[in-house]
Amino acid sequence: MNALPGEFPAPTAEHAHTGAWVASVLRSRIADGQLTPGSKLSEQSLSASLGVSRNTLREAFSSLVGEGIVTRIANRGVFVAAPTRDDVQEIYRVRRMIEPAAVMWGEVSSSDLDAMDAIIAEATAAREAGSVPRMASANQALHRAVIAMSGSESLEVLMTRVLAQMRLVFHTMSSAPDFHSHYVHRNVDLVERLRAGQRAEAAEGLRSYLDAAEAELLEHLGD
Amino acid sequence: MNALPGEFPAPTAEHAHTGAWVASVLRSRIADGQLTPGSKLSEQSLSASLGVSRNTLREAFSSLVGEGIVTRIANRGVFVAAPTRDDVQEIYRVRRMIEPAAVMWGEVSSSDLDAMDAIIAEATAAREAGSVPRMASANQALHRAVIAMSGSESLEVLMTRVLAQMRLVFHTMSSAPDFHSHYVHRNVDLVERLRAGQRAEAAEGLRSYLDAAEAELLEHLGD
DNA sequence: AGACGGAGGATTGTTCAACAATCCGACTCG
DNA sequence: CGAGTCGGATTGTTGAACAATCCTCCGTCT
Repeated sequence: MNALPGEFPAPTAEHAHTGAWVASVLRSRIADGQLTPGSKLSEQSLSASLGVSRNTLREAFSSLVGEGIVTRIANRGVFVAAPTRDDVQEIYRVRRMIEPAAVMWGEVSSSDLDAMDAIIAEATAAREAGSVPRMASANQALHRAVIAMSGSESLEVLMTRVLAQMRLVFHTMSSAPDFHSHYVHRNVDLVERLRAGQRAEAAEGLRSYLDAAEAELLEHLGD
Repeated sequence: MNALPGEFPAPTAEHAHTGAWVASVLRSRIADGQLTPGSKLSEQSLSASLGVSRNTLREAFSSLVGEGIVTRIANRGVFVAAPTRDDVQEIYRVRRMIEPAAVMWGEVSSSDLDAMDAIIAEATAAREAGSVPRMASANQALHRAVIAMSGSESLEVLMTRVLAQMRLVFHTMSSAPDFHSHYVHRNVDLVERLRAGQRAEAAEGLRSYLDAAEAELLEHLGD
């Protein structure tokens, strides 16, 4: 949308609701790391810089708190969420439930599988190009596609929320080491098994991947 | 308008955040049917009757919209959500994923199973007493307990959200026929299989129960 | 020197009053 | 009987104001 740094769509145009627009601006600023975990969102400076009133900004804050990407501390303000160890474990608890469930009981259409193949192609290309961000993005796209097989809008929303928190986790790590390259083949396996109709095996493989990824991630940010 | 004899904790006492308190008041009024699906939540009358400002009420509205139990129509106001046929199907899509997942891959502690037995005892007692509300409540408690086996806070929150929408569905039906009595035995089967460690069978049985319940519910509110 | 404590200022939480934009209902007119 | 229109009511948003709370800094005391 607004890849340009410093300029957002319009300061005072007509948007669905101003509050929702403010929330979306903050959401993308957090997603791409302009606002780093733990940093404070001052009501005064933000309302001034976005050109909205404090009340409207506050309404946007409510949404973001509900999405879990921002934390409110009473009488102290709101801060970009800085996921703890427990938060990471909770993220993987959720993923270990809903992703294998979608694999086991979702609708596996061949067009979905083709889309997944395309994502994997992008992932391998990204690996050979040595681009960590592209690999991370492709990985998120693949797991989002897995959830999409469930056919449930709500679960997609939940997954979006979870993946947003995952991005926060990566942003908390000073260095972003190569976390994804050695998992590409597991995604290949996953899609192969799905295409072969081996749902149970696919689900088990997915669960063991999530276990391994969680363990490595926890070790990496081991306090 | 304001002649309602409602007694809530305190109009102007110390609560975490006033907005959160307002949201909780509205939440319970909707849950127990004081506010019926489709009815409008006027900013003016509600802010007056609750003794909060319109801005604070608005903040509460934001939360409730995020929880899906209230719908906002631009320039028209917010209304108690009136779940459609599609919404019901979405509810069951979610449940058909996360409940069997918790059964398949959750932690089955014997204390959890004992708690489930107690819930089933309450359900059978309610059936013999002919109390539909008690049966409905026990049923919700049991399925909430199933999700609790996942160990995931987020999934419990999602389940709470889903069950709140289920209550809205029941409130939309003029007559609340006996929907639960003939499903009690399936809950008994579920717990028995769980206790026997037959997870796959338990999950399949749960899925077929959810299919049947959805079908019956859809037929009952067939427009 | 270091710990304690207390102004003072800054920030949040909440309210109020105001205004533009929009919607709804009733009324008029053809 | 239908269509256009006008006025009132409601929502969306703003700005200012105030109490309550927190943070910072500075002076004091041991």
